[in-house]
Amino acid sequence: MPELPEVEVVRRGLERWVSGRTVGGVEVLHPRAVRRHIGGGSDFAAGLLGRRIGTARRRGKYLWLPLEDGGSAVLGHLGMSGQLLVQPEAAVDEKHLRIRIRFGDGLGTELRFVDQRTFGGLSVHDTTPDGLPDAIAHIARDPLDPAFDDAAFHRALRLRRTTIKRALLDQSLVSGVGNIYADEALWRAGLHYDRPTAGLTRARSVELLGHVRDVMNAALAVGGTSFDSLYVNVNGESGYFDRSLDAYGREDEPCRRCGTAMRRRPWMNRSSYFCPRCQRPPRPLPRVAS
DNA sequence: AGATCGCCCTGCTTGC
DNA sequence: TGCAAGCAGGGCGATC
Repeated sequence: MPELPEVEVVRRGLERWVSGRTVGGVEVLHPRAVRRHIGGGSDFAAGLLGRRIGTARRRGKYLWLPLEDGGSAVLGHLGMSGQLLVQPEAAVDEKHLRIRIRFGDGLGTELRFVDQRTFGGLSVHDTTPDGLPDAIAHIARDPLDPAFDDAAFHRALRLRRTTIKRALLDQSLVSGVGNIYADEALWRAGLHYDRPTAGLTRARSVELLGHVRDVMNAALAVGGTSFDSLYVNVNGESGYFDRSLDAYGREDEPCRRCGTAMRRRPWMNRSSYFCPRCQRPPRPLPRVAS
């Protein structure tokens, strides 16, 4: 379940092991892995062959490899279970290997996109003048981006007629926050997921952003979150952050702040974990009409 | 255009 | 034991 910190760990791995290398061959083993690429697998491969890869970049949960001398980039999203692995060429193929990228150097390693559930994928896109793939021009900056505008985020929250967790997961308002870190940040802020955004004070919005940043930085410091074997970083090394989670996945366990049993509620075909005492619902349950 | 919701996908877990 | 349902969930496109 890679979110921003995990994707950043992968970006750093790509920067170290892949940037500066020239593509020598591309193999697309599953069409769904390139479904966002207009033109399909063969066009994807043709667009990469012979190109030198620049410095890996990231915004929110998207990462991309600029292709030098051409105004385009390989855009990647890990989805639910995607991994980008740098493996020895001789290593046995992973069960869910979807794309293989070989290099024309003698380093003996290749880049592999492995993805069990196929929510993720790679695609080549033109880049805007500031180097952003055009396909993600609608994605907002993420909270760790130095240019993220806290005041603008607060104004946007006040204008929306929605609730706070929906807003946190809306990648056009702020990117990189998924279900796990949304619940973590809301727990830290003492905010219920159903709180309307329109009623938030500026101080509350900025405080919440601070908690989002704190929980992301804490995850980054230990190399990302890992809940099962699905998520490993670019070199196959698992991250560890699950022991530090205060809300997500802690149904019936005591709140680490007040001891009250944590609760799980079905929410948007997902789950929301919260403390019923620290995170009070925004309004009382509607009375039954008499 | 803002808000909502269904769908995509595989494997593990749970229940009968 | 076997099968079905439930669950995980980001992003996109359809709809109102």
